[in-house]
Amino acid sequence: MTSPATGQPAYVRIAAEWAERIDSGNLRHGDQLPTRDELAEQYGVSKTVIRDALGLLHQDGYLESGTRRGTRVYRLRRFELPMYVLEADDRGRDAFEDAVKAQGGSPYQHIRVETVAPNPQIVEALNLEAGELATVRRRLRTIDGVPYCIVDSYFPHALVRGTAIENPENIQRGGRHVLRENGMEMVRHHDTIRSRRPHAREISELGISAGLPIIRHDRLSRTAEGKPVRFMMSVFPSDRWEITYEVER
Amino acid sequence: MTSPATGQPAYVRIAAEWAERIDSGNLRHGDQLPTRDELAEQYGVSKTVIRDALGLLHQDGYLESGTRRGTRVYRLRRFELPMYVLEADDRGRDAFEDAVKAQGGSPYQHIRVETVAPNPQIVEALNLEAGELATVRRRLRTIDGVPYCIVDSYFPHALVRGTAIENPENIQRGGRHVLRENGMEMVRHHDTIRSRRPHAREISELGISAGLPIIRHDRLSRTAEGKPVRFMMSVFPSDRWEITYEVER
DNA sequence: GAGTGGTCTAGACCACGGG
DNA sequence: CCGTGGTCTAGACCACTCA
Repeated sequence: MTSPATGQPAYVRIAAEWAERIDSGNLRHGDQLPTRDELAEQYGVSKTVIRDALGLLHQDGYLESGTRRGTRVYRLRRFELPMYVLEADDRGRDAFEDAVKAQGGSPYQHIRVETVAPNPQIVEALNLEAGELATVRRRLRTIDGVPYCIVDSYFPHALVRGTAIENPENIQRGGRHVLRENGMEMVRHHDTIRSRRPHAREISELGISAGLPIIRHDRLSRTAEGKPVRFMMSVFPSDRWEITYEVER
Repeated sequence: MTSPATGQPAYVRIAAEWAERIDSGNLRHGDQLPTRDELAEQYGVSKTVIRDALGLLHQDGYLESGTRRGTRVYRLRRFELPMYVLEADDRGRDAFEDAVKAQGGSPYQHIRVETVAPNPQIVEALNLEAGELATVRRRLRTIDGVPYCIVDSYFPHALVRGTAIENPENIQRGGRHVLRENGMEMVRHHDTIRSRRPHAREISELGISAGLPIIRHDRLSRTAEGKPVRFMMSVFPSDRWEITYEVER
C-alpha cells in the first residue's frame, strides 16, 4: 500500500483527485483520460480500484466512456431555468427558448404528440373518468445539439381534440395559448420537485449515466374554476440545470 | 454464468431484484438482508458482484450497513414541503413544524448561531462590504428522531446584532419576524434549486450515504427596497422530501 | 473470538470499435 | 486485428463489533 493514509480508501482519493482537476478547469469537456491499465500502474493499485474510482466520477456525470473509445471528461455548461418560462408568453413565443438564447445557448426541440391510455398518476392528477384518454405532447429539448431535458405535457383528450395542440408541427403556440382560446386558461399551478436517479428511458433519451441525479419537476395547472387541465412532467439532469423561482411574501 | 440473459449485467439485475422488493413493500425499513457471502452463494456469483449490486442500492439510499451489523433496508417516509412554510407566519409559530405535524411526523430542531467571516457566495448574495461579518443561524431539523434537513440562514451581522436572531434559544420567532420589527421586512424571495451528491459535512450531519442525491435549495430574500437581508441555504436528502410551490399566472 | 462489511489484489473473458 | 472498457472470479487482509 503506497497510500499516504488520508483515512480515505484509495478509490475515493483517486476519484477526488480527478474530480478536482475537472472542477478546477484543468481538464475540460472532451479531454481524454489515461486508460484504466495506465492509471492502475501510475497509482500502483489494481484495476478494480481504478474501476471503482472512475465509477464514482461516472456517477457524478464527470465522465463519458465506451469500449475502445476510452474515457473522456464530460462536463456540460449549466443553464438557469426561471420557472415562469414554462408558460409560453402571450405573444406566442417560446419563453423557454428565449431564456436559453439569452444565456448563449442554441436551443432546439423535438415534439411528438400521442393520445394514450393514461397511467394512474395522470388519471388522478387530471381527475379523469375511467377509460378517458389523455393527449401527451412530448418534448425533448436540446441545447447546442445535446439533450438537456424532457418535458411531457398531458391534457384530457376531450379538451384538446382537434386543436393545435394535436399538431406537433406547430411548435410556437404552446398549450397555454391554445387552451385560453378555448376558454380554459390556466391560472394556477401546483409544482412538485423531487430528485432521484434516472430511469432507463431517461438514461437513453437524455444520454446520461445511470448514476447522475435528475431533478423531477411536475406541474399541475388549473383554470380559474379549479379544473385541472394540464399535467406537465419534466426531467432535468442535475449537471445541466439550476431552476429558479421568484416568490412574493 | 447462470444468468437468464436479460441483457443486463448480473450486479444490475440483482440490485433491481432487491430494489423491487423494497419498493413493493415486501421489505420494510430496518429489515435485515442476508450477508454478502450468503448472497454470493445464493446467486452463484463472486463477492465482488454482490458488492457492486449492494453498492447500487446503497447509492439510492435503499440500504444502511456497517461492519458486523450487517446490511439493513433503509427507507424513510417522505414528507411534502410546501415552500411557503419557509417563512414563519406572523403569529410567531413555526410553519415548517406545523406542516410536518399535519403529515403525522414529530419534528424537532437543533439551532446554533454563529458569527462568521462569510464565504464569497454569501458576500455576493448579501452584497456585503469587504470584511463585513455575517451571522448564520444553523438549523438541523429532525423528524421522529431522524435528521431530515439542514437549513442555514445568513444575515448581515450589522443588521441582526443584539436582536433575537442571535439567541438560539428563541426558536419560535424566526428571522422574518425579527427583521420586520426592525423595519426590514422581507417581501421578495429568489429561489434556486439544484441537485447533487452530498458533501462530507452533509453526509455526517444528515447521516446519509455518499451516493444519495440531495436537493439544494437557496433562497435570497429582499426588502421592498430591494436590499438583500437573508440568504438561506437548505439541503434536503432526496429520499425524505418532495418540495412544492404554488404559482399564479 | 469470530463473523461481517469494506477494501484490495491479480488475474480472466467478452464485446465492441478504431486502425 | 487488438486495445479498451465492462464485467467477473477467487481469493486476501483489516477493523470493527456483537455475542
